Amino acid sequence: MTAIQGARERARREITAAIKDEARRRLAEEGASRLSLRAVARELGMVSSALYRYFPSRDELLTALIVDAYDALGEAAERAAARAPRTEPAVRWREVCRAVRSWALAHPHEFGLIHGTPVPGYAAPPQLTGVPGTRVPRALLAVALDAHHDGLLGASGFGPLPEPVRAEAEALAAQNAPGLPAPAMAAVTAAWAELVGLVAFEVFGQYNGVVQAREEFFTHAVTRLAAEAGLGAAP
Amino acid sequence: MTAIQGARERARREITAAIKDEARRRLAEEGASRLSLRAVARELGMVSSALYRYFPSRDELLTALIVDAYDALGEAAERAAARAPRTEPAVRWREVCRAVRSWALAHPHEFGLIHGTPVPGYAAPPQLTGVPGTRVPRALLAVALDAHHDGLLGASGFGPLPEPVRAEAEALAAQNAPGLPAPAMAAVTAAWAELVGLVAFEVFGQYNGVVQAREEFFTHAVTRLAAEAGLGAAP
DNA sequence: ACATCAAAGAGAGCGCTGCTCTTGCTTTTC
DNA sequence: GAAAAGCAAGAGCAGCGCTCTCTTTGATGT
Repeated sequence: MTAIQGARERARREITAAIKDEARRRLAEEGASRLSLRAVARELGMVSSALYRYFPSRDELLTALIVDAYDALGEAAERAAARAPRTEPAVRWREVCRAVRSWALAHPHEFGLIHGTPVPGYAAPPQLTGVPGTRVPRALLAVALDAHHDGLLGASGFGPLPEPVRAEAEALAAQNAPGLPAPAMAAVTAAWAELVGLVAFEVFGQYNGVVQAREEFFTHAVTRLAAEAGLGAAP
Repeated sequence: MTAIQGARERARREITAAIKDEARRRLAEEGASRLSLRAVARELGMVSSALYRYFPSRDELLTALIVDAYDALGEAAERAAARAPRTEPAVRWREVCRAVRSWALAHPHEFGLIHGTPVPGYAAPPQLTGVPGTRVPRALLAVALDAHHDGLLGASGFGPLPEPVRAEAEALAAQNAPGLPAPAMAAVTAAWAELVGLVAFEVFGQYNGVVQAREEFFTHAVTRLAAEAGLGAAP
C-alpha cells in the first residue's frame, strides 16, 4: 500500500509528469502565450477534457511549470555554489552566475516564463512561487555570507549607503543573512536583478548584433558585480 | 493636395492611430498574450475583418506597438539626458536611468512588450526595431562620451579588460562612440542590461516583498553603475 | 466475493479567437 | 463621367479554453 501505492496514484503521478513534459516541449516550440491545452492533450493521445482532471486550468499548468522552472534554476545555482571552493568567494560567485546563465540558455522558454513578462490576470500565486523564486538570490547571499564569516569579505568600496537604503538593507540582512554588512546586502540585492538583466539580454536576443564574445563578457560583468559586493577579483 | 492630403489618407492615418491607441489600452488591461483583434475592433465600432486593412495580422499590430514603445522609451531617455547639465555626468546618467524607470513604471505592459519574453515565431523584425531599440543605450553612451570629451571621465577602476572583451569593446567604441576608452564602453554595455534588469524587477514584481524603498534603491544602484563606467559619484 | 463509490476518459457543445474570402459601396484618378 | 483602387461588412473556417454529461474502471468496506 505504501510501496506500490495503488495503480491509480502511480498512473496519476506519471500522467501529471507526462503532461508537464509535453507542455514544456510545446512551450519551447510555441511559447507560453501560444501554449494550448488541446495540443498537449492531442500529443498525449488524450482528449482535451481529460486534461482538466489533472490541471484545473491552463494557467494552473503554467503555474506548475513556473514553480518547476524556479526550482530547476535554483538548484543549478545551489549546486554551483556547493561545487566551488569556499575559500574563493569570487570564484564561487562567478560560478553561481555562470550556472544561472547556462541554465537559462539551455531552457530559454522556461527562463522567459519566470523572468519575462508576467501574463496579467493570473500572476503566479506567491505562496507557490515565493520560496522557489528566491533560491538564486539566496545562493548569491550564501556566497557573500560565507565569505564574511571566513573574513574574506572586503569593503564594497563605495562609501556609506544613503539612508532609506541602509536601513532596509540592514533589515534584510538581519532576516536573511545575519551578520552581513548592509552594503554587501544591498549590493547582492542589486546584483540579483542585474544578473538576471544580463542573462535576459542574452536569452531574449537583445545583445544579438552587439556583443559577440558573450560568455567572456558575461563572466567579466558578473565578476564586477562580485567586486561591488566586496568579493575580491577572481583569478 | 499636400495640405489636406485627401480625405482617404487622413482617415487612414487617424484610424491607424485609433487602432493602436485602443490596442494599447487593451494591452494594459489584458496583456500582450490576450490582446484580441476582435475586441479592439468591437471597441472601435468596426468589424474584425476591417482591421486587416490596417494591420495584416495581430503580430504586425504588436510589432507596431513594440516600435512605438521603443521610441517612447528612447525619447524619454534622450530628453532626460538633454535636460540634465552636461557638467555633471553622474547626474545626467542617473537622470537617464530614472527616466527609463519612470517610463517603464508608467507603461508596464509596453515595457514588457519590449523587454519581456519575446513571443516565439514572430520576433519583431530587426529592420524595424533595430534603430529604435538602441536609443536608450545610445543615450547612456552619449553621457559617457560627453564626459570623456569634457575630461570628466575617470578610470573605471577595475584593472584592464580580459582579452576577447577588450577587443570587442574597442571595436564597439570605434563604431558607436569614437574615442571612448574600451573599459567605459564595456561598462556601459553591461550597465544597459543591468539597468533594464533593475527596472524589470520592479515592473514585473520580483522585488515585491523584498525592496520597499524602490526609488532610493534604484537611484543608488544606478549611481554605482555610473561609477563603474568611470562617472564619479553624484552629489 | 461482491456491492459501492470515487476517479478517470470520451464526447458534445458554448462562446470566443485569428484569419480568409466574397460582396457591395465610396473615394480617387484619368 | 467611367475605370480603378480602397474600404467595410458579413459569413465562414479551424482552433481555442472550458463545462457538462455519460460511461468505464480501479479502489474499498463488509
